[in-house]
Amino acid sequence: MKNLEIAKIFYEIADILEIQGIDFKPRAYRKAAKNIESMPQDIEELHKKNKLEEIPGVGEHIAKKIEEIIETGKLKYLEKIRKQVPGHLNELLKVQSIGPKKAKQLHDKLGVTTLKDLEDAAKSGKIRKLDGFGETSELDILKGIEIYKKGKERIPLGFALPIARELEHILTQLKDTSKVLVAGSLRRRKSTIGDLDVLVASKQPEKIMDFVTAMKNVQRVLSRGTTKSSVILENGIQVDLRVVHDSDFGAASQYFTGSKEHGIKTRIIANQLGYKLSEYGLFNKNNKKVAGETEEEIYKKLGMQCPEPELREDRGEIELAQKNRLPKIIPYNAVKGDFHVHSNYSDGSASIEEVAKECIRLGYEYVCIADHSKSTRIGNGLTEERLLKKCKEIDQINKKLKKIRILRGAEVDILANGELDYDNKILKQLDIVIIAVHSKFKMPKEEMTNRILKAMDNTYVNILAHPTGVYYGMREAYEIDFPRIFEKAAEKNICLEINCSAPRMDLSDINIKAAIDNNVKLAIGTDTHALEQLKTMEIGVAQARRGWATKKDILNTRTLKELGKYFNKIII
DNA sequence: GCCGTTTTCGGCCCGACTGTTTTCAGTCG
Repeated sequence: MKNLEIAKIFYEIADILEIQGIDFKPRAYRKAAKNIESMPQDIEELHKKNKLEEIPGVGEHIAKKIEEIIETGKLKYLEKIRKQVPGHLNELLKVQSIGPKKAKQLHDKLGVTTLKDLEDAAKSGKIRKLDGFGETSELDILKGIEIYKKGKERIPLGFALPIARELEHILTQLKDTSKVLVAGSLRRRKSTIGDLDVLVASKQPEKIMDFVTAMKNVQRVLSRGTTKSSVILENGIQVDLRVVHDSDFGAASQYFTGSKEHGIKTRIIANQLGYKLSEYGLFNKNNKKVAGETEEEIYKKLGMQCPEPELREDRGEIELAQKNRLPKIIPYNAVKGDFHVHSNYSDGSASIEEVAKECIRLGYEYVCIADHSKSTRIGNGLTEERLLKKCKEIDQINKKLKKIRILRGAEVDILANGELDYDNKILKQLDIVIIAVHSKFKMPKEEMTNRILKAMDNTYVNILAHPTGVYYGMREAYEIDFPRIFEKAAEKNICLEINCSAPRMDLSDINIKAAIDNNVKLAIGTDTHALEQLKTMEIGVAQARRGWATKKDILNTRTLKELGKYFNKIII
């Protein structure tokens, strides 16, 4: 958590410096902040080991500042520059259409220092009289404030993907489009999506603009140009559309897939090699295009492998690609089964047999039915008696359905004291034991960690489900001491789950990578409660890929036989 | 403020759209 706090401080410094009109430093602070918030190591640990300057973007000066924050809890430099910029001027930057220059002008001319001031000034018509502003920009500011207040929330990938696919489908049907790609963070399969970056190849860009800005589910058109438009859909999702020529599609894909940091770094590499890289292609010194139709040819000219979109975050993939040493991340079709499915014994809607048949259709070798244990009353948790009855039913269906193996599982509550919700007599009759926290989420870090570690000491445990408890729109992640959890998981051969039900997405990509670095294996579970959710497995694989997982890191790629060997259980 | 197959000093990604202007600065992604 300290990482996030420190990143937040550097973001604020960047904002303030930007308002002051200082060049380049804001970028330096933002870069450092970005790397600090997305690195798996605990920044206090790095500080103890004197390794702060090993963080990319952190040099002598920023390292000193980190040290001061960790040791004193505050930063004198921030306090100093805060005094130079009045009120909450940096908050104004969060309002669409307001950047550092306008924020400063609004303050200098109208004395605006807070969001409230800004709203009052706009409403009283004072802003339109300023140089460079007009009536339209005043209205834009009011709209911007409204949007900011509503909170432009990022939505989980699991909710965004179907929407993106539908839009992709609609655009593909148009006679004037030759290629369609939803790029941006959705293509990188980031766990949450801010907006949809849609790329279209067409010879008739105007027609595409007409079509998209006039779609019936468009609530508002933010901008409309000849090749680029932005709209907000009725569901609140912003769509940024860009139209290019067929011959530029690869360059545009590379450009708009990002991430921003990955893009900037590739453009710098292009410059170093004497090229210029933009969404229109890779150009040499004479402005002659040398690549652009495909992403692969661009990366090749830059002397590197083409990284899978899920890796493009500037987390070391560029350097490895240059050395031809990118990891072979798990392919989407490598999954042989699902470890976390609920049946109508607890709070799922489908019967065990229905689940099994759907899994056969998906080509799985096995599926683990893991219903809740007795303490999860809200999830209709199973008493010992019902669990044993369920196991019998599974045995019978297994005899009937030859094409799949249903594994007898349970999602067993980790009680507040770290004990499990079933005793060992029951647990040893199961093929797979999944444990999870479903109550008392607000424990302090140390207590929660000890609670989970105690549960992991049980010899029958195989998987720790949704390790941080994060739940979109309901609950933040509880804090746990990951290094200790990793150590225990590796020691006891317990997998951490990548729970890919849309509102969970737990573990995060960063913790997946950290787990792998600590020799911990991972198991993807869809946490299915209704049949159609089985298909969200691809989102779990996507998350694994973002965490640089290879086939061997992910339990779901193993055959049934390998699985039995791995857990040292005879799977009958 | 960071960084180095162009540099320990002097660079620091690239282009579309908008509004307010009569040619462009500011913002955004």
